[in-house]
Amino acid sequence: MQTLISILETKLRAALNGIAQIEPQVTIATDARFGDYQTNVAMVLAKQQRANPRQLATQIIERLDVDDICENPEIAGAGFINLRIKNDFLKKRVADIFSDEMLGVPSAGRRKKIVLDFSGPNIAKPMHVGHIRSTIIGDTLARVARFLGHEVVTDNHLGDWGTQFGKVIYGWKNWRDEQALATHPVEELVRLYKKANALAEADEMVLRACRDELVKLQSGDPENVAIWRKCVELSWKEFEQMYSLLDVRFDEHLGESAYNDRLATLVAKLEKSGIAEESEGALCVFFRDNPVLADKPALIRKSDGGFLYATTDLATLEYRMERWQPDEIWYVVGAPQALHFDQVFGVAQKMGIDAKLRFIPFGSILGEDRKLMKTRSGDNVQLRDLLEEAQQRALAMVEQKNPAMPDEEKKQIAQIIGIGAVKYADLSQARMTDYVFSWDKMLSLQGNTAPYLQNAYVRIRSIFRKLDGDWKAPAEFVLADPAELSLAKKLMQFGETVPQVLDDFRPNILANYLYELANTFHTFYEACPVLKADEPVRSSRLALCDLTARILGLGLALLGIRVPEKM
RNA sequence: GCGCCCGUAGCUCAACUGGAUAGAGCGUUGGCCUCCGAAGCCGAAGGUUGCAGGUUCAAUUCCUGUCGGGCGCACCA
Repeated sequence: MQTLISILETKLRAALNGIAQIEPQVTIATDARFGDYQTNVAMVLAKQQRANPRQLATQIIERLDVDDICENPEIAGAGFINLRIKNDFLKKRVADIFSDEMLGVPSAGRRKKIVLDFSGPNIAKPMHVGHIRSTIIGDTLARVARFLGHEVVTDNHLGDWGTQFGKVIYGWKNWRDEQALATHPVEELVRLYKKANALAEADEMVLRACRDELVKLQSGDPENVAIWRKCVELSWKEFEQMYSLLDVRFDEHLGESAYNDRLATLVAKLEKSGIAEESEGALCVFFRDNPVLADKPALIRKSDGGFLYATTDLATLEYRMERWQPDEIWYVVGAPQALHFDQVFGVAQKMGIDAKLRFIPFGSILGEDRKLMKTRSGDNVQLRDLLEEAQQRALAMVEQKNPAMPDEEKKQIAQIIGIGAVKYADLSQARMTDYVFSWDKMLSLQGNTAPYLQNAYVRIRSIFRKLDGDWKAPAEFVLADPAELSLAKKLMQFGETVPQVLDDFRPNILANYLYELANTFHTFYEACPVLKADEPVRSSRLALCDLTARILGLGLALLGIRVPEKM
């Protein structure tokens, strides 16, 4: 289904045909006084042609054929063209959206194949706050892209290969507790690592032993490889619990180790083709034509022959191109990695990789003290603990409101609210800004929060529970009350909002829209009785309620957030 | 030293990528439940968008400088 904005833009394009070559842009009006939609194309054009904008606007309006959609377009201010939607058109439009599977969201014009790299926790280490944003934002982008019709491969690039495994294996061989490994594998692996690390700092012999274990692992010693495999398997199993709780799924989870046997050949190829050159004993790729990166070469082989972070990422990239031939690859990784990705993408360009590579950075999560969020003891806050607390706090809310509800139902609802609150707090924030983590804020029923949106949904569902028997969608919507009108207009904007999320990877656009929708609905709900209204208003209002609930549900689903029927 | 990101109401955040009188929530404050969930709604107060220039019909948005904060910058990932 085409959005109204794109319909209007098409009409404008036709009106401009012969006047000028310009791509007209229509936006939702900033203020109801200026109508519903507006375009500043006359002003942009005036700039180009050094002409009078209001005169141009007049000229455009004369040729603009929107009689079936809008009242007479008005020229205002410096040369804005304001469009007011006709009531009849709005009724028809809402009816169309009501019966549209995608609720007014247009499918992507060109379907792309996208590899989406996000989450990327480290094996043998717990997932912590640092993984939240990547996981949640990445998952949302995958959901939105798929919904729009793109083909998405989600790939969890696990940190499963590194020097820490020397110590983990040493600890495994000496002190592992099988029972702990069965119940809390990652915790046990961390214990083994920490113990080995502490001992190695004090005892040269232990340090050497750990290094030996690492060398053996790297050279393919069967016993150590088997232990490492077990570590990966156990950690992944525990990660999967987290992902299941978060409702996040991956098509692939190829860790760094998956590319080990490609590193040497890749590096040899880069060296042979002259892309890489030796410098100070290491093999590097220089970017001499790029002023910013001129003194920041990408290192792909250490002077001792070992490979690096960038090497693995390049091998991964090469593999992804071979296996999936994607149009684009998206990396949802924290902002501090910007330089690294500049370098990797720079090398990729030299290698002739033609997929569009997008680095999607995000800001940090801060504690109440405005510093990186940590526990009191200075450790990273573990994801498991954080999600547990979210559910506990949500459970207390549910309990307070619905003391008589069965415990099992309370728990289910608390999970939906708690997890939803954590996700929404993240997604409703502009991607790049650091944000302060606050339980009270994210679980509040007031303001731009998941519980507020979920509550709007629940209130609507409550109406339908009260309804005896069936109801039928009206032949025609009745849009008379100002609250009905503004709700209908807001519902219409869903289809315009969802695709924007991918314009610059901004889930918060969708979050903000849903908040406005819930708000608009509440206003409608206060002003317009539904069940007590007479026909045909009653069916029309029921349909507005139903459509609102479906859009809230779908919108939240695109954010990876579920909705309860009661709360 | 260089680079990237960020400075918006007392606090936490928006602002549809250059548009009209910069918007929400919390907090402060005044109203609204014999009525579908008041976990809600309506209103008031609160701003030199860090600062100084520049570009233009129009700047929170772009450019330059500057101050403040965060994070990166050759063999960790």
